[in-house]
This record gives sequence, structure tokens and C-alpha cells, in this order.
Amino acid sequence: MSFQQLSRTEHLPKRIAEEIGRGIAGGRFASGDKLPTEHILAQTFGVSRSVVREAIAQLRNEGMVETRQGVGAFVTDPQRRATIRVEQASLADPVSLRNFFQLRLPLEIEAARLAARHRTPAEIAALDEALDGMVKARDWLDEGVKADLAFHRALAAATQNEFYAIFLGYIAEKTSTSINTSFPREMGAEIVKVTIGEHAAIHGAVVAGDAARAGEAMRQHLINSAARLGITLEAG
Amino acid sequence: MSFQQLSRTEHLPKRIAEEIGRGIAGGRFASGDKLPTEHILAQTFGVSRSVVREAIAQLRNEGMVETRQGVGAFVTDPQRRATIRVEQASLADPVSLRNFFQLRLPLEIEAARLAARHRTPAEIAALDEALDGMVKARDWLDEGVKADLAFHRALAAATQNEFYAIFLGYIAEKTSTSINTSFPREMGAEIVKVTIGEHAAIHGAVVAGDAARAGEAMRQHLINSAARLGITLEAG
DNA sequence: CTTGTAGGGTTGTCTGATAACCTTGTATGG
DNA sequence: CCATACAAGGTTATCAGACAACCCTACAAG
Repeated sequence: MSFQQLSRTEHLPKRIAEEIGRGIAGGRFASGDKLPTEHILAQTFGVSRSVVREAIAQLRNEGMVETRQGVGAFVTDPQRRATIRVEQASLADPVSLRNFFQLRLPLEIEAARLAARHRTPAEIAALDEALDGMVKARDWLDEGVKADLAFHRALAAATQNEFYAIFLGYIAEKTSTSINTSFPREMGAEIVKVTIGEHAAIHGAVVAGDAARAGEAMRQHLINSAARLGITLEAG
Repeated sequence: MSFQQLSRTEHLPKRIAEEIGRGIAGGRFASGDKLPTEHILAQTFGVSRSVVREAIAQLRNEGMVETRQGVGAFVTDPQRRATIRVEQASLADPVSLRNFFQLRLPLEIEAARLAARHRTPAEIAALDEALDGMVKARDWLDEGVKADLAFHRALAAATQNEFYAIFLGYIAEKTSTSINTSFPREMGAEIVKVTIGEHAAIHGAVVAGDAARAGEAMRQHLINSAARLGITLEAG
């Protein structure tokens, strides 16, 4: 018997921001259009103006609308968003998850190559530690996953390129979270062994400074790990 | 006679959010620490609680803090950001711009390959139009740049992968803006011709459905266009 | 030792008001 | 007729205070 997560109506402003955001994404508001006034929106949603203001502030932070005092709030050109945000929920869809993997693939491969060329002793130590953490992990639901994430993060850091660290850190984190919620099952000992072996191959190539081999090992690792989830990636 | 400072104290909440954000990034608040209460913060900054609330809401949207009703606001684990944000200002640094290009490279190459496999007539038409726009552009500061962006956006859309559209759209936009502010000069006719030729090569390969050639054409295009800015990319 | 309950503190939301600001229409003077 | 100034109304930005919802702690009761 297990209890399920009971979702208590959380955060009014966030829900309203999503509602308006859907209105924009769904085309009910075109680029440049003026949103209804805060007063009207408050009335429409049946909440106070404070809540509406916070919702609009959120949309403004994400770059979806711009506000001008004394005039109103306007929908921004959709191609000038200030941030990238991937909703965790959208990755529950298998097709989207596959697409996300397909995005991650070339980035991780290139990161492995760059890491092989630019890694420093400090980052090699971080990779060592992460790999060691995977070997020693007692389970693969918490410890193992954390070590896995740490490995990929250390690899991204070893590129000496801050953007790889930012983007891959984000993507890897999202992927991991999504897998843990969609496939919440313990991995068999054999699969764990294979997974660690793949990481060891990447590790070895990076430490050796062999960029081509590191990239290839990473490609195999990602394709295999996707396959273990029933996802088929294009080889690229 | 001099004019009064009209420093347009813009957006109080944003400034306060940045102030608190600096406190977090600068290490004055460690991960897991509790921020002062809204009441105290309001008192400290000399503003009302509404403003502080909006500032904290922004930090929460960016994933820097988490709030729990009845308890307080806590600094989040720095590796669990909810969004990716690249400050335009950070790309003014030549090294960062190069690193950004290096991130874009494998993504665009893979996008070109995927587009060659999955493009539909509608997207071919969009590519046609963008290429045509580049040919007909009267200048390369506004029209040409827009057509260039449209081309890369159409290519990302042709992958049939929403994440390529999101990520590459964002990256291309940032890159273009950064170049236009850092290198605000008209390109020579010869260079424009070469640039268009590179795009035509990509276009041809994608339309023909030749993934390998499309990827290679894109690689050459990015390396060349970086070189025209004095940036040397690793071939990958 | 466990459970229930009261209290204080904090965030979430509501309400109303004022300030700052923009747009528009109208009057004024040339 | 045209340009400027001014008034009016609408909208966002900010303020102030209150209550609701919620969490934590401590203490009493069994």
C-alpha cells in the first residue's frame, strides 16, 4: 500500500501565470497584443490584484510580456524570450523525452571531446570521485543517480566552457528527474555493471586525452542508456 | 548648466532581487540558509512588503530560493535551477562569445542533419523564403540579419524536435544580438556573397535530404562565420 | 512516552488607497 | 489652420494594513 502525492492547490500566482502563458502560446494573444488590465484579470480569475500582479511579474521575468507603467502589459515577440524553461511535466510524454535525449546527444558528445582536450588535474579528480561513487553506490535510485549526475557535471566542467556547464547541467538534471519519476524502478545488477563500464570508458578516454574516443564512448553510452529505457535514438 | 539626474529608478523589485541574488551568488547566504523575513527585508530596503514579495517571487521563478508558507524562504541547491538564462552582457567578452559559439556548433550541425531527414514541404518553403530574403536584403544590419535568423529558425523547426527549436532559437538570437552590438559594421559585398553561398549549400543539402552533407555544410558555415569575427573554433 | 492543543511566527492573499505615468481630447493663442 | 499647454481618465507601481493558512515549538494531559 502506498500513498500518492496529494497536490494541494499550490501557488495561485503560478497557476494564473501558466493560464495566461497558455493563452499566449496557444495564440489567443498575438505578439504585441495588450493583455487585459490587472483589474479585469483579477475579476476574471476571481482573485485579488496582488495575485495577478505576481503572475504578470513572472511572465515578465520569463520575457513573455513587457509592462509599461500607465499603459498596460503587452505580449513580447515570442522569439525574444529571456530564458529557456523546460517544464518537467512535458517530459513525461515519451516522444518529448526522446526528443530531449536527441538534443542532449550532440552536446554531450562534443563535451566529452572538449573535456578530453582541456581537462585539468582537478577535474580528473572530480571524474575519479564520481566514478568511484557509482561503483560504491548501494542503490541506483538515489546514490547511484547522484553519482551519475556528478560524473556528467564534472565532464561538462572539464570543457572549460561555462556554457556547457550551464546547459548540460540543466539538461542532465531534467533528464534524470524525468526518468526517476517515469521509470521508478531499481536497475538489475547486470545493467548497473554495464552502465558503470560505459562511464569508465568515457573516463578513460578523457583522462588519456583522446578526444575522438571520448566522443565515441559518450555516444555509445547515451544510445545504450536510452535503449535501456526503450528509446531509440538516431545515431547522428 | 547641467541637467538633473533622471536616473529613472527602474523597477524596484528587480533591483532588490538582484541585490539578494548577489548575496546568494556571493556566498553571504549558503545553500539551505533561510533568508530574513519579508517584513525585515522590507524594513532593510526601505520598501513595502509587496516589493519584497515580488523580488522573492522572481528569485523563486529562477530557482534560486524556495519558499514555504509559514516557514520562510530558503536558498536552493545551486544546481537545481528552473531556467537557463544567459546574460547578454556576459557575451560582450570575446572569450565568452567564442565559448558560446563552441556550444552552438554541435547543436546546429546535428540540427542540420535531423532537418535533412525530417523536413516537410512547409519547412522547405520556409527555408526557401529565408534564403530569398537574404539574397534580396538591401543591407546586412537589419534585413539580412533577420533573414539569417529566420533561416536558422526554420532549420531548427524542420528537425521536428521542439527542443531544438527552443534551444537553438534562443542561442541564435543571443548570438546575433551580441554580434550586432559588438561588431556594428556593414559587411562587404564579397563577404555577404560568401555568407549567402554557405547558407545555400546548407539549404541544398537539407532539401536533397542528404544529412551528412547538410551537417558538413553547417559546420563549415559556422566555422567560417566565426572566423569572419576573428574567432577560432575547434573543429570538433 | 505518546498525543493533543495552544501560541507565536511566517508566508499567502485580500482590500483599499495613493503615486507615477501614459494617452487622448480640448482649449488656447498664434 | 496649426502648435502648444493643460485637463481628464485610465493603467501600472507602490504603499499600508489586515486576515487567512500554515508550520514549528513547547507544554499539558493521558
